[in-house]
Amino acid sequence: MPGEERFARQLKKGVLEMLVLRLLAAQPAHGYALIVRLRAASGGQLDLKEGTLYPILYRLEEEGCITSTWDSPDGRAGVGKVPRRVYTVTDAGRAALAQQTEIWRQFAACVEQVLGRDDG
Amino acid sequence: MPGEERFARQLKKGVLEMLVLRLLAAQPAHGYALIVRLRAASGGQLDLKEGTLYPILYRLEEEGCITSTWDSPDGRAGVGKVPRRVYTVTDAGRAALAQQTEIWRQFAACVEQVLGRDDG
DNA sequence: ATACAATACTTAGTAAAACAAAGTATCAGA
DNA sequence: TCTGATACTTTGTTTTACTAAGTATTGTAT
Repeated sequence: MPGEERFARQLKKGVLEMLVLRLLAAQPAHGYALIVRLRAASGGQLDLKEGTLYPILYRLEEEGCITSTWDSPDGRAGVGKVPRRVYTVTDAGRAALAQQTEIWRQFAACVEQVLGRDDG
Repeated sequence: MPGEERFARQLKKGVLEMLVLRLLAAQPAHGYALIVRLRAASGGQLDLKEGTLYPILYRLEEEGCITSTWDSPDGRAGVGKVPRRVYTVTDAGRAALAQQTEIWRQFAACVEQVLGRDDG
């Protein structure tokens, strides 16, 4: 089935933003680390490409859910190290996460309710 | 929060097609009836507009998941009655539904797994 | 009878998000 | 030296839900 791929992709819409927020709420991190952490946390099921993750981070920052600071592992910015942008969740971000988690759970329960019927 | 609306909308991506398939698998129906049935089955949470549902039906038919026949409640086509297009699930549609349900459940479990962590 | 709501289908255009693909650059190990 | 992992960016494509408008019939309340 080729439609399988397409279906799985659509399911992620909106959810990825929530999950990235969830990971950052646990611990600040830079983009690439988030890809690795999400892959690990999902048992390999969610393996984002950079072209997917970074736009999510830019969006979250623009919405005021996270903030970023350029960093370098040894404290010297841009000297012999790849510059990394470290993201931290804001209070607004934590509020959004709580709200989205609530909405997600309600939605998932609703879907199960419809799926689990024998009548229409 | 204005983003709440947007978030809830994104969650539906892909899922609506599966749910419509589920309703039709239980019993053939025409478009408008599906809107009413989905609203009832979801406790009012999923209230589709015609502009949302009908394109889903056209898509499902094009994919071979459902078939349609024009009908009239008293058997006389187009005579004194609003013509209705009745949809029925095909074998391919039932297979797609089973597969999508499996993928959805796996995905939902995966999301919960990431949400429910205290580490990253 | 007349207006209005509900039923029933259609279509054009918009917005949002995941992804593919390409590019840039550093660093570690074979 | 060359490859792969790390790290960030941007452009364009695809899919899907939704808005908004249109057409037409049926039933109900004024």
